[in-house]
Amino acid sequence: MADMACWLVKTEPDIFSIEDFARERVTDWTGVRNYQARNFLRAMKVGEPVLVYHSNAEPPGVVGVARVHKQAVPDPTQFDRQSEYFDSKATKDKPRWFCPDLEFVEKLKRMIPLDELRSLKALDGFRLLERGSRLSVIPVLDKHFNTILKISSKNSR
DNA sequence: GCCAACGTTGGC
DNA sequence: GCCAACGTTGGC
Repeated sequence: MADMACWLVKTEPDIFSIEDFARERVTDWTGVRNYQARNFLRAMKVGEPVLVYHSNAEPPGVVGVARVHKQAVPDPTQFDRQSEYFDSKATKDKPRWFCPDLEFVEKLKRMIPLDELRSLKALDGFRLLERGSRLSVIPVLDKHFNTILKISSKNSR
């Protein structure tokens, strides 16, 4: 299909791990509160593949694959006073934050830790690896996506 | 727990 | 619109 994009989303395993994701199968990716990341969430189209990354983990790294299940809609947590993601400046008419539904696809046979990602020449230019990269949602080039899938199917580095 | 690298907020 | 102060992310 033309102009299919690939993505990577970060999640903290203490909060929502790939195992949690595998149990839930489909989850709305709520709580992203960064405008650039939000714009990426809104650009996600149904069917596009998504790498799942564990941040704040030991070790951090890519752990699985998901797929966009539903186009982004206004993130309900921005309207929920009880939620830590409540945003008093957001209104139903003018929502600020959006979340797509993501569907679990698979857990990688072998998680690819960050230090290994950094060691791969084939991942030159991968945004995740750039200095100071903090975005929790980033686009991934096809070739980078495929490189990661390929090495994860091997037993070791 | 530290801190670099960002992003956001708000006074002016 | 500038920018200092503050908050957050996330690797280490």
